[in-house]
Amino acid sequence: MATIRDVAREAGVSVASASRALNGHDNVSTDMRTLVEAAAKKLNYVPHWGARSLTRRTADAIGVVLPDLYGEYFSELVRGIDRVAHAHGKQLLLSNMHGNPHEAAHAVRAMRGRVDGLLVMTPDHARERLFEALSPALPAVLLNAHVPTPGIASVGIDNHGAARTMTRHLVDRGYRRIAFVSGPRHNRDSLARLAGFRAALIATTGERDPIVIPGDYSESSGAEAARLLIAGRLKVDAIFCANDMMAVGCCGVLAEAGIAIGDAVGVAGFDDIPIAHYVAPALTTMNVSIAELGATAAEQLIALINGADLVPETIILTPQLVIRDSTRRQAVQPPSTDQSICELQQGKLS
Amino acid sequence: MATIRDVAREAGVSVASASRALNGHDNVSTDMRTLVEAAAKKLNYVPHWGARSLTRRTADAIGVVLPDLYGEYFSELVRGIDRVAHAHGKQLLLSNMHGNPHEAAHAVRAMRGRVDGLLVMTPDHARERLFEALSPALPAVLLNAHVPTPGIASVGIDNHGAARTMTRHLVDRGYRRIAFVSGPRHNRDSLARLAGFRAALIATTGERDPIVIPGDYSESSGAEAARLLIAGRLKVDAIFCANDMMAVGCCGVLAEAGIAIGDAVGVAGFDDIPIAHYVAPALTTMNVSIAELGATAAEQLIALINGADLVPETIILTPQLVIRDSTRRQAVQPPSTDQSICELQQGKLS
DNA sequence: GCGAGCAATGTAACCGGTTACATCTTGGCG
DNA sequence: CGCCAAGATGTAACCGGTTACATTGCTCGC
Repeated sequence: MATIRDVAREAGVSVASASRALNGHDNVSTDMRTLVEAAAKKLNYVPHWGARSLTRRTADAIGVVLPDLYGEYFSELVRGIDRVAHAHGKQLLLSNMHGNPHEAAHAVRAMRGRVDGLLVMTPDHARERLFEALSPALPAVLLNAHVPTPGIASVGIDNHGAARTMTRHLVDRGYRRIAFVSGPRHNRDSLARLAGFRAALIATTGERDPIVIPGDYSESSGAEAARLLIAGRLKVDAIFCANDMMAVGCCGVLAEAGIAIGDAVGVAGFDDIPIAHYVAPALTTMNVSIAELGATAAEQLIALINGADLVPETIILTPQLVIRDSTRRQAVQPPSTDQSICELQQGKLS
Repeated sequence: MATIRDVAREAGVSVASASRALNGHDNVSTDMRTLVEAAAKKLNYVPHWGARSLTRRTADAIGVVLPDLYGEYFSELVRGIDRVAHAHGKQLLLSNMHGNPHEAAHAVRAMRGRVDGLLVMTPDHARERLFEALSPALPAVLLNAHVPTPGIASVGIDNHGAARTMTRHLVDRGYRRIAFVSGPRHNRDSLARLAGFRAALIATTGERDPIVIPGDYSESSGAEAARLLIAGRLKVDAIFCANDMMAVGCCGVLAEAGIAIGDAVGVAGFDDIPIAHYVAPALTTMNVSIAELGATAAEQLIALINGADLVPETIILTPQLVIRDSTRRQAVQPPSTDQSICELQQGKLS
């Protein structure tokens, strides 16, 4: 590998001149610049990044530490982060902690000294270890941290407000007896969504004791919840699931039982995963712009890196209501040409 | 930030001893080790990675350059790569080229001098620029490179063989007049799949001039192809689409037209995207294990990094046939409890 | 008792860049 | 003509680690 000294020798100039020419300083003559650039090209010179970072005291990279995320969520998040990082000339150093929550602290340590800042998403129960590993000298932004931590910047989602929005939508559509299917018991997203649901019910219909069925975010737990509702002959005209996968499972059982989704029973989800488009009927849900979440966090991190004296902020994004057929109380509509297969079938069924 | 000299001073020893102690060399006394470790902990010392990489001549990272990938594909690929990289103590430096194919060369250049090796996936038309940027000194593995390039390792998929497998499956099921819906005109995956389809047809039914409808991998182009087949009253009893999205579009139009998918007309896709599970009827397709693709490429890259004299290989993975309801010529089955909503509805429809 | 041999530790050179400072050149102006 | 300012270029120190080699202090065997 050619070094800058090789380039300087090849061009017949000093290393300092070579360095200046290559870095576009302005006190270099035109001759010198062309000479050095030609030599660099000839030798296929690439600066050694380690050496540069040593003197420049910057890594030109940001570290991203994530739990085991699947599918759309991971890729959208990284896409959003990368867009911003790229715009600021930074590269992404990625670390997946592969299911082991204690890995987070290790990953953070491995990245220190190698990145200009950190973006960390971690399950709640791994927080303490993580905070030990985070150095106050290294800017960091937490993703989806539910408990705001003074002194640490974070970006999250307004679960409570979004659940209220959805609940109001259901009530507006005329659904009155709404059941909620929750996520894993200690999941903070789910808890906040449930709380928002309750608050909105009290504020609208006045209902203080709605039916809440425990789920675990899986498709099968959503199906189980629907079966429970049917078996118990509970009077319910809408089901609000804490995430989309459970809503999908729910719809499956309802359809099997011959219940008209949307008309007889409204079903709503949360997250707006891509499948929400494709199931029959298409699912009403809260759209969480994951790319925006990542981009916002990256923006804040870069601001923190550039102006070290900035006060770390907690930013909360608001999900958007996406109304689809699963909460539509209407007659059959004529199928239009660009609808997906499932939407068409729903028309036939109902 | 504390340096190793600070640690040495704190511990009252020389920098060399501190370095040796921290790196676990064996010619260090136990006292020395505990002393240095205590000092490092006290000062919250983290080695500066740039400095280390200067002397060690290793970056402990591999670069990943990808085109604009969405959803499952991206995350599975990265998951596979990361699993292997992590196991070998390497971190991932990610670069998305954001739709601009010429960015690839730039991304590669930005990573040189910063990583131990490169994993590159690039559209075919950006190949030349890429090869210019790739340095022979830096190990690299191409992902999904369709034209084997001597001297450059690559990992790809056997499109031709997989298309033959699928075609044979259709013929085995009794479908005889099979149409093919292709991807974008110059897409090499699609061309290889078409060639495999043709070859298998000749080998089985002897058909030498099957119907081929041009598509572009989009859902709507699949729908358009189906409309064309229906409008032209072409005698066809199966449609093999070059990817799953087109197959989904295709099914939508067929269902709308009241055609029993699976029975009257079989439909097959390629890729096994997650939605293939959820559409009605569930789609028969070729499963490409994307994580495995990434992991295999990473394995090869690391082998190349460790043993520099290794001969770069071209590895081809074989997709697996996944048989679902869209090619099932059977009577209605009783719905089972854990089937998805769409599968149930299909039962009702047919 | 003494030198060989070994283990532990220290000294300093080096990795490949950047940049403060010194030096040299040139041109303008009194 | 001489002096100074400004611009171009070279010299060398430095960033923070690693490690070859030198040095020190022991133990062991004859």
